[in-house]
Amino acid sequence: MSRGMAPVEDQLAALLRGTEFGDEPTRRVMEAELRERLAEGRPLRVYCGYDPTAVDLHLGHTLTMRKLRTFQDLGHEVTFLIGNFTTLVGDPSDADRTRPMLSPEEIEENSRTYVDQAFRILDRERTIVRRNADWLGALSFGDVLRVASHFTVAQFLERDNLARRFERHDPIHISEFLYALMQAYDAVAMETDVQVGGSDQLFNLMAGRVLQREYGQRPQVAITLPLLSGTDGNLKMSKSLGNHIGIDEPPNDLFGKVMSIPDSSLRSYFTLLTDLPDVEVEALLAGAPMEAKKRLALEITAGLHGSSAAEAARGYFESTIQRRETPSEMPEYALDGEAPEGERSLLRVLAASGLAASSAEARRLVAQGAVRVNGERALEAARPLSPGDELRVGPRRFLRVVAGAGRGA
RNA sequence: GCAGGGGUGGGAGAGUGGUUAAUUCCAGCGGACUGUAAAUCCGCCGCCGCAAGGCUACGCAGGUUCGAAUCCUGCCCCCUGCACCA
Repeated sequence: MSRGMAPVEDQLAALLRGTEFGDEPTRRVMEAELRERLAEGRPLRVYCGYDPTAVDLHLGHTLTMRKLRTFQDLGHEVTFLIGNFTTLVGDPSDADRTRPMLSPEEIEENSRTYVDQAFRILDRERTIVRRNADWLGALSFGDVLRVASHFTVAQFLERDNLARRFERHDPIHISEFLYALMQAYDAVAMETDVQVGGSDQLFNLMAGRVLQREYGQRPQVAITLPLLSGTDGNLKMSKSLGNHIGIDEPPNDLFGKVMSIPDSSLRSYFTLLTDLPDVEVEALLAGAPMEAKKRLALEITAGLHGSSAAEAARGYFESTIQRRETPSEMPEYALDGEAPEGERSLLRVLAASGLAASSAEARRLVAQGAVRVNGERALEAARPLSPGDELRVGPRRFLRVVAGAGRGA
């Protein structure tokens, strides 16, 4: 593990890529401190905490994981921290709403999903997985008081969203203050050198520094990353906003969704989600947006599914979406060719196969000219189908009717 | 416990007895244009039904009424403040 490490400045450049600190002074301080520690030539203890609240991870979640991976590749010691204790309490720090508290079972379930998905990016062999309930759960109330005594209410009210809510006389729970303390204590408990997090976590990371100093430790270096914008290009990626690209999406969908981001997001996607060198990124951005985006989609897809799957996804995109060709592979639906026509109607098949969510929707789709049978626009919902027919709904939903028993599987 | 506010379709949020399957916005879907970009335009957007039409729906259960998301009764849940908890 202790082979020679890369030159400090090289490491620094890689580690600071894509980072975003609240302000310039903070960035300078963090950069200087990070340089100092890298110069010590030892593996740094790095971690990032994840709240096992959501089950579906999206590309936005991968930013910090990718940063951890960079640390790993440079020979540092990475801990994937599961905030199973914090989640038990509910995290109020983001946005202005309070998240629900989850049951221990749900948290466990989510944690497993998280770790599984995280290993698409992190090196399983070199990742330490820990849970903060192990130490937070062991604190006595007295311990908590001692931790709390190092902070003042004013420090919290410096925060934008808390200040805003205070002004509006909206409720602010004491537990919201404690939440930051818990995160801060994580840093103390693990005696970390570096903590990685989203820029919305900056306050919590800084709280870790405060507390470490109080406990006689050297304050950790905080590395924060911007929030990734969603497919709409404006709002941050989030499942509830419906603008997310899931980590678990099949290659074709992943590739396609990346292709749908606005041009204005290209640069940030490149720097945050790929390892392409800056010069190459600049060259791509100077060229045709379409080509740059395809390269982006290829890189991202390859990162999660491997390069051959990514190439295949590009091929699918180019032929099926761009050239409007019929893909060779498509889901199949078994239909008894001998059944009465009413049983074999386009409408029935659309609804029964799941191409349309309901027959009402199937009717709408047909009426709107969204459905093609063997390449011809079909406007009659009642028309019977036969084995061999190929359906296309909208640009990207396909179905091949095959001979089969009864009403199809 | 007391007081006040609130529970409406994926989300936000209108609507306080009758053209309300329910204004509007967001999201979503489809079509046109295109580069699955942006911008723009048009249409759709509870379920069943080829259709006519039917069914279900505004926290739950009843009631008043020709007619209720809208009025009454009971219940459940959420939020906030106060009190209690010495």
